[in-house]
Amino acid sequence: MPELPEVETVRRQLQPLIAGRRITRFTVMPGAERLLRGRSTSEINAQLIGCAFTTVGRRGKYLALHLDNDQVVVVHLRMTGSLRFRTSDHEEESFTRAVFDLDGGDQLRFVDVRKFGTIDFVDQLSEALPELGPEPLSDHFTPEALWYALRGRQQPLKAALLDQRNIAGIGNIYADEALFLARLNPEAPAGSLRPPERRLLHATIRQVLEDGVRHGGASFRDYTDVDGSEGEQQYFVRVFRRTDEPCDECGTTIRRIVVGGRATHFCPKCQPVRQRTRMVKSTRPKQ
DNA sequence: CGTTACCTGAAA
DNA sequence: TTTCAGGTAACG
Repeated sequence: MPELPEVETVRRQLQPLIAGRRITRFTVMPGAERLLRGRSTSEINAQLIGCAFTTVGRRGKYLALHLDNDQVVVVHLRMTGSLRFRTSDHEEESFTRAVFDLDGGDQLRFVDVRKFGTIDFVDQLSEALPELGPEPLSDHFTPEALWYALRGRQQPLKAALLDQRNIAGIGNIYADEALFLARLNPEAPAGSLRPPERRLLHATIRQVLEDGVRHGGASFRDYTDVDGSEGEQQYFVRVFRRTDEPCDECGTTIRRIVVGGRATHFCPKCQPVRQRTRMVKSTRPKQ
């Protein structure tokens, strides 16, 4: 569920809440042992107890909770995960899967209906991360960097944006929104973009992600922030889950199709299938 | 490359 | 009852 803006919202909230707080215990609820990936609770507790959280970082959709012994707790929320910061006497949320008890009596809770989320305990952040493309809100993400990720690819644009190896952090909501604002058809081959289209898509990717962060993320279903509140970005989307509603720009009925196995929403008039979809380069240069 | 699996609940 | 879901990894 959570994409870059949702994860960034959690990061910003969590940092001041847990910085300096020591872990007194880590517990995994029955049925959620998968989270530990084969390690035992006692093994993890041996490493964690007495350590304090320092800073909270983010890479793509991954959260990195750094500890003062240089270990890192790496969290991925996948579809339905959320982190809650609560006092220990606060009623336990349904589907709580794991709990960090902190000194002073607060808790950091990992809540996840579908149990897809992951928590890794590593010495180096990189150990827990797969290959990831550039951070779209960083200075490294330029129109040239976008083109480097897309050039030579025959893959539909939508699928290319969702591939975390190309760009880190874009998910289903923001891919649809960025393509709508750039007036690009989600099925157009990624490698067919002309220079002006590349510049525009680069700008709209940044715009939708920044808007998402500014509105505290999008809560269509399960996403909530650290105290359980919803984001506001769902009120500002132009196409995502607006199937059969009129397009804001032209009134045409928004369509839903499946691209790369994911529901995809677009305006057929604003985002037409281009006639010239010839690839800019016929093959992807060997690295 | 597209499809399936991982889980579980909400909505159609 | 069936379909769908802010994600990814594994499959063919």
